[in-house]
Amino acid sequence: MSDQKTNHDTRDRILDVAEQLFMAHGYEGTSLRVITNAAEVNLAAVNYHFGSKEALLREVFRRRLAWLNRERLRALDALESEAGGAPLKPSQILEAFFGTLLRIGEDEALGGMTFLRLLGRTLTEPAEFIRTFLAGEYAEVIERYKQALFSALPDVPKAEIVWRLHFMLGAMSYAIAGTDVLQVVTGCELSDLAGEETAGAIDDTALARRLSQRLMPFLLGGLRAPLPGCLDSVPHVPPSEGDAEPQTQRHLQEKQP
Amino acid sequence: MSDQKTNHDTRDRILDVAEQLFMAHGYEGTSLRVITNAAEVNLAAVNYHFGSKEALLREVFRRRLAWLNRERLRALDALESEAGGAPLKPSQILEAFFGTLLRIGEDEALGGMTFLRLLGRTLTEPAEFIRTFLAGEYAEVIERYKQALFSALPDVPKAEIVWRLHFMLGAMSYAIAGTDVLQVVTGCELSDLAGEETAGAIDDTALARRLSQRLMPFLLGGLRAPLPGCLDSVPHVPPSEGDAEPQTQRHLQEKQP
DNA sequence: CTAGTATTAAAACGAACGTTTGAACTATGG
DNA sequence: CCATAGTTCAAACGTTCGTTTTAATACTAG
Repeated sequence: MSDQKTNHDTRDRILDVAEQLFMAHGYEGTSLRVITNAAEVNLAAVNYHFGSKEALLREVFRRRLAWLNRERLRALDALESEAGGAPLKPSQILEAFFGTLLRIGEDEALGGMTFLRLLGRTLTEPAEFIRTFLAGEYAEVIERYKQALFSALPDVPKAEIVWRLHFMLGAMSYAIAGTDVLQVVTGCELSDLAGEETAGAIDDTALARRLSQRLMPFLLGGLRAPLPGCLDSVPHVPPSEGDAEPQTQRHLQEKQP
Repeated sequence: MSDQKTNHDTRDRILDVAEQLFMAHGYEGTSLRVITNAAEVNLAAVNYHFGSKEALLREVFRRRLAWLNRERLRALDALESEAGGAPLKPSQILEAFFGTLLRIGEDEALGGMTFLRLLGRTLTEPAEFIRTFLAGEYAEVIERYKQALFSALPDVPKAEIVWRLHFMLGAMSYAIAGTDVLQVVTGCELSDLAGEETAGAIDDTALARRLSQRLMPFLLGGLRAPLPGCLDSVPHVPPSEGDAEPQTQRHLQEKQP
């Protein structure tokens, strides 16, 4: 039998370094030589342990997405069983979906902000096999949450919900991936925006928490925004959320008289 | 003197092909040999006309961003001079910023959906020089619009506005770049979502218009969402600028040709 | 200990990359 | 007409890429 300790030492060191470097420089921009040098392992180790560079990337994602997918499904199951057949509130669904994701950023053992940034960036990687792979990994979870949103917003056209799910995924990915990309666009350091309580350099845990606080209201506001095309037909008001989430009605009542 | 026609024939053919291929496969994923083969020009033509691959990418963006930056500044100037010192409405600012961008997608002469997708993807390109270059190209416009939003939302903390601008940029970029990326995630073809009037294959012009219709309400809803208050789970209503802007879909109605 | 397997190590492979070279071709100005 | 500057072309440059090979080493089972 193999020595599991030594084996996993090399394997995990490669995975950790690859995660960091793929995040920083992308898949094509990170060579196996840079990875193996940084991990202090032999160049051939990647092909020996993983088979190829592509397989390495897949494994980098798999070891993290396993937890994420499981937890996202578990959170949705819990909500649905708790509701007992009744449709969920959009805020609950979003919290389960995006909150679970952002918890990764707060826990280094789950990948931390490094993996979160990698995930955000990789969704737009141009390489074909990456998109194919990620789509497959996401498919089941996305489908479940999509159906949950359909049930939660029965009067909103399904196409509209899919669009907005699309938008929310984009806002989240950029918010995460762009923490060191778009800060130059927005002209601010994230430390200036993250909060005041932490004086010096901000740690990833606090950053993830802040991000969650900022992002969730934005996503909710976008999801429940007035529907387009209200000229021809009166915009539908997302139903029966009024009591639980009164600010929804407020937004929607701002429609054109 | 040089033969301008032949010169620009080669130059523009390279630029057009590079725009398309950079969009489809990214910067690192597109070799000069593929570009020059597709453009039916000699391999050395890129280095002769542009100097390097990096310079080619810069030129691909420059010829499009020149119009975009000019038009965005012009739109904001027009709004501000029309308002005569009074703060603008957030919907006006967003319309000027994102509406101008999305107009590119409707006009092939401005780059069309190809350049729009390229722009959306490139914001997350990992290569250092790309981010640096784009940040420089965007800096002035972003700063102007940021200040406009500060004035339009005086009661919202500036850090919050910057965050939400960040989110909006992300939602837009993904919505554009992901038209053939995340459709597999959302499990739907865009043609299913774009509308019903066009039966067969949807053309880019119609897609851009639909995208604009869908995206703008989402962004407005997100921008004016309740602030992440002291209590995370109990959102409160946004400050008074919500009342100052009762017509959320005005721009959408105006969009109809 | 020995046999045998799992891992590491160094070196090389062929392919593809961006770039450069120097000659051929084109077209205008004198 | 030739001279000349602008452009195209085929070929090659040196590097780096992912991968493979072959040998040496580490470790376990019998």
